[in-house]
Amino acid sequence: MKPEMSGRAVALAIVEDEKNVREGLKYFLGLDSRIRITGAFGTAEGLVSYLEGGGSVDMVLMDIHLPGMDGIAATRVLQDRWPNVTVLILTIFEDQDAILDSIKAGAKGYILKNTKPDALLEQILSAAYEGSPISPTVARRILDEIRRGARVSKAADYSLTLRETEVLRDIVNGLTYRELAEHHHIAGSTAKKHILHIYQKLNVNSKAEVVRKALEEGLV
Amino acid sequence: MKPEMSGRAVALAIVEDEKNVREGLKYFLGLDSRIRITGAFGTAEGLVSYLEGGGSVDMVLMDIHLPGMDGIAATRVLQDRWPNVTVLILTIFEDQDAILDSIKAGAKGYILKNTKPDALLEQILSAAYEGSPISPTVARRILDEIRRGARVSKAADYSLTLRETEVLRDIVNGLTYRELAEHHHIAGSTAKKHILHIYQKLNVNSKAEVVRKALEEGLV
DNA sequence: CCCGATATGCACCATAGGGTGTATTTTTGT
DNA sequence: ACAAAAATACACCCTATGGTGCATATCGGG
Repeated sequence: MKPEMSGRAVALAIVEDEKNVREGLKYFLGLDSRIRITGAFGTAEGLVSYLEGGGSVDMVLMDIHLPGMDGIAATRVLQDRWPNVTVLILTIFEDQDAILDSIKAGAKGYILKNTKPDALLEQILSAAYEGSPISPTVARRILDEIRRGARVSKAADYSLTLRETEVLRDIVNGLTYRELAEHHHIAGSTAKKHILHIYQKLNVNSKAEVVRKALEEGLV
Repeated sequence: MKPEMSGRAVALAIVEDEKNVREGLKYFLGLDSRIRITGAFGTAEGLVSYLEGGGSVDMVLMDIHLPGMDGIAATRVLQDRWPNVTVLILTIFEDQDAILDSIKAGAKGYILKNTKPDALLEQILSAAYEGSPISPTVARRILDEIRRGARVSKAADYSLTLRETEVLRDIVNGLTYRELAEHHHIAGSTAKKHILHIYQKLNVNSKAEVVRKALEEGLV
């Protein structure tokens, strides 16, 4: 991973409605010098007020089930208004939809509450340095999701060459022969050759058709 | 996680071309009583032969870069012929494509080689109990991928008229001016007019761009 | 009743695009 | 080292496309 850690501690806020859990986390995580707890809130609204009032945090440990605004909605709000804040979902629920919704809302990690305290600490720190902590059972669900989505895109192998693939991308981006030639520092006639080869391989005969095929079959 | 572990040890095979790494893993992982090393192979073909010969494994630690069949292709083969085998990719590469390809091929986990030995052990065991071990930096890439695919269809209202919408659909379907005119029983010049109007509204100036915009913004 | 939006149509022009053929240089895989 | 594949390039041809201007007819709402 990263060889060195940044000089200052990570400013961490906790949003968790159960007081015992909240205080427990605050106490335990605060023990580590690399983490500075800047707030522990019982509701997402509390955190938002804090931020609106000028408070600052690097990272938020967010529960999903909360009174008032739930953790996923809160994540969306945070990403929208304070995009530099890293949100980690910390919950006992490993419901597939909740996991995906969290991720789509912008959460950088999804940690289950049964994670051992010191592992939790590691995961929080890893999130601070560009990683995404994911509990193994959660990861399994995410991978299942990807695989499910992966089946949708049919194999679609037209064995395009490297150059042809690059040219294809440019066609999709709407470049003309000339622009394409300049982009690749080749003659317009060559660009054209590549395009015609692509047409043969994809069995089409116009840019419009190529763009459609490329987008629909995920060739780009 | 799971409260109890199954009675017998996990039968683990290692596929890794570098002898030192292979032997190191074999030695270290073999120390734990919950794991039984049933084979360490320098090539994927070696593992396949072993399985064809009646050998049995629960889990495979698979390198990606291998002489002969690479780890991803091998994963595909294993999933196809021995679907009960859990494949974990273990590699130094965190290339986005390789990660996604592995997952789509059926790998249950993607662990980076810089993972500390005891963490590796933990991840292997977690995979044995329905989890999916994913290194944090790898998880980040996967989440990015999900988010990218999660883009909601932005409203995108260009106030196209009825006719223009029909024409747009035909453009996406690759019709030429002439075909389009015939399809709607109008003059080619009229078809063209509609198209030019569409270009103005969508702020583009070629069919290729229109097709892309229409598909990406769900105008059709 | 008039205006604006929609739909229709034609003319003219310059350029981009599609199709075919040929040929040389590089890369790549035995 | 040799053959196949890929990438490069030019010529020629005709059509499709995009851009602009102008014009007519219809319809709905103010």
